Amino acid sequence: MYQQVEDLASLLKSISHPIRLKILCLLQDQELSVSEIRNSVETSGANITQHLNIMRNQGVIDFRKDANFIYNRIADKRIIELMKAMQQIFCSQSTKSASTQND
Amino acid sequence: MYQQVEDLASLLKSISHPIRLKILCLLQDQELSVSEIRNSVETSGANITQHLNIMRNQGVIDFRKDANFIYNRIADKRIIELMKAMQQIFCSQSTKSASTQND
DNA sequence: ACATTGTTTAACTAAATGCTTAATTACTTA
DNA sequence: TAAGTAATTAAGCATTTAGTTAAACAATGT
Repeated sequence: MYQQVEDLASLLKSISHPIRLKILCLLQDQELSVSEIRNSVETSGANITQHLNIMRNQGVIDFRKDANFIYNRIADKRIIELMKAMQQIFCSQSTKSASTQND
Repeated sequence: MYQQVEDLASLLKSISHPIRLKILCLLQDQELSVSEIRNSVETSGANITQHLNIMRNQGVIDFRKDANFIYNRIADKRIIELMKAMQQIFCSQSTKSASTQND
C-alpha cells in the first residue's frame, strides 16, 4: 500500500511537466518520431530526448526503430486511461459544447 | 490550450510526491488537522506544513481554523475526481475482487 | 502572565531538475 | 567509405525541490 503510493507519485512526477504532458497528448492516438514530436513542441531535439528518456525509464513510453527514425508511443495502457480521465475532468470548460477539445 | 497544459502540469506537479499523495488519500472523505495528518504520515510537523502549503498555493487544499487546530480538506472537486480515477486505474490489482481498496 | 500544544516560518544544506551546447552514435544513401 | 540526417549522450550551470532544525506565532488552560 505504501509502495503503491510511492509508485504512483513516481509515475505522476514523470509526466508532470508541460513538455512531457504535451508529448503524451500527441502520442495519445498515434506513434511519432522524435523529430515529429519536435515539430509540435518547440524545444531542442536534445531536450525532447531527455524528456522522452524520463518517461521511458518510468515505463510510460516505448519506442521502436525504423530506418534512422525512432517511433515513440505510450507503453502503458493505464496512462492512456489516465490521460482520458484528466481530459474529462480538467479540459471540459470549453467554449460551450464538449464536442472537440483537441488542439 | 497551451495554458491548459501548463496549468495541468503545474497541478500534477503539486501532487506528485509520496507525502502529498498520501495526504490527499487521507483527505479524500474527511477533513483532518495537521497533527492528525502527522499521525498517519511519519515526518516532521514542519514538513507536513510545507507540503500542505504547496497544495494550498495550488488551490488543491483548503483549510479552516477551529480553536488552535487547522482542519484541512480538498478544495477542488476535480481533485477528488482525479483521485478516484487514479485509484480505479492504478489500484485495482488487489488480492482478488475489487471490493474495498482503501487502506 | 506563563506554560503547553498546534502550526507556521525562516535559514540552511544536499540533492534533483531542466536547459544549453557540443560531441557522439546509428543508420542511410550516394 | 564519406556525407548527411536522426537521435542520443555528456558536461556544465542555474534553478528548484526536499528535509532538518530552530525560532516564532496562535490559541488554550492554569
